[in-house]
Amino acid sequence: MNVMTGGKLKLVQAALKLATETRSLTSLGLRELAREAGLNPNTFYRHFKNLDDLGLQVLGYIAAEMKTGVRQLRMVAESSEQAATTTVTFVYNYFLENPAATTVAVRELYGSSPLLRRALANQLDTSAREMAEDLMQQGLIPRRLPEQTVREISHMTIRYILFRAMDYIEKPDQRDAIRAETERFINRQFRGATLDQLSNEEFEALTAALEQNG
Amino acid sequence: MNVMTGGKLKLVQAALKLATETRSLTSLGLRELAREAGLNPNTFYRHFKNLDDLGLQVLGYIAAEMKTGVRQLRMVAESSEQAATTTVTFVYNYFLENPAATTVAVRELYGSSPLLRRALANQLDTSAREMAEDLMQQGLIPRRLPEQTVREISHMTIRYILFRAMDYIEKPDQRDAIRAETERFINRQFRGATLDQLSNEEFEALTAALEQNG
DNA sequence: GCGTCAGGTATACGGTTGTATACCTTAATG
DNA sequence: CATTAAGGTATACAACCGTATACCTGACGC
Repeated sequence: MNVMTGGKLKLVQAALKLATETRSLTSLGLRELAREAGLNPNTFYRHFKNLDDLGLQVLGYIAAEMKTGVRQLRMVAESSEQAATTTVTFVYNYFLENPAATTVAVRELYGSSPLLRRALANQLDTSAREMAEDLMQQGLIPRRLPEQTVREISHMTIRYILFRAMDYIEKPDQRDAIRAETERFINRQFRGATLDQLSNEEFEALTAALEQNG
Repeated sequence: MNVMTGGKLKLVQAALKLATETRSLTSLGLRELAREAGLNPNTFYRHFKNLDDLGLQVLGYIAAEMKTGVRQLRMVAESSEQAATTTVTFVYNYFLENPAATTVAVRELYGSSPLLRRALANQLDTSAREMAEDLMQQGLIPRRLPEQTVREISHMTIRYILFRAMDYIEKPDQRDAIRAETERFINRQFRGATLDQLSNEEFEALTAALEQNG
């Protein structure tokens, strides 16, 4: 039912390509799309009501692509031991294999179309919730962290990785550094969160003790 | 010399307004700008070579605005005691008072113009460096954190706050929550970083001990 | 075998766009 | 006072845009 074929698929893929290479999704032209897809301009109206409609359907296409990617990702993560490193690697690899979708998501998350923004934010929230579930199920997280804290950190991390993925895609020579930096980010968030209840004095006492014990 | 007056200023402000309300900076039209500014379309060419040139000058205008804002910010921060909370508050207030510039910055940081992206990234790097200097000077940071770690966290934080500022601007009822969340973000990063050298075993031993001592 | 309908095409129209050229006003400069 | 330059305007043009209407083709159900 929602599998796209023929001209419609061509138009959506053309939109992804053009949105990545030249402009934002919301500023694409109908004739421009048809030209890229090798179709007559009016064919557009056979599949979409207007350009906003196209934007939403492109987002749906991206979401569907992402969902299969995330499912694969979860299976790999479950069969792994040191899941922090491998998870980060696989998430970035996933973005790397879907550069157009990633770019569009980044550009439209705070873009000018409220409709697209809302849809994308919901998508990210879902991903964050799933990520939090996975992390807790796998026991990757200090056990006594409140669920809400885990969700909050997952939410921040998803957004952080999404934006960082743009650099990851475009700067191959920095990929190792970006992965390492992201792991530090995650570890610091979760480790730091275990100290949430400590006052400044307690925390300073702790670090002083740590420094002594070496 | 670089103070803008008359028609040029009108055009730049029109660009900021339109980029915020309707579209991305790089997709604005020349006649659209002139209409908004109440000028003849061809007046544009008296001040700018083309639309890319306009984009760069708008960025310069934003950077100048930001610089005075940050200077005020630093003065306030120096005279304050609990600088973490007040700094976050003032940074968000600053973005709140410059919504157009903030929106443009967010949209173009990963937008389609490499020129604008590079300029914005440099601007953010400078801000991160200054933030790191300030934080270390004020002694707000666990003393033995390596300078590079402080810079890295500052870099992450600047970006995090910039994007979060979009929600801060648009959702007044969530502002308290966003500020609190940002403080947690910063505290967790810096506190977590003090534990960077600990192995997983050492860290778990630490948390177990903390749990006992209450 | 005939109607129906989805998908693709051709042509056309009014409006907008970026840009070129030429003209006008104002202020400063010699 | 004449010249020059900056800033703003008017008109014009070719290109492109979104959209409307009409036409063509093949596959399908009855």
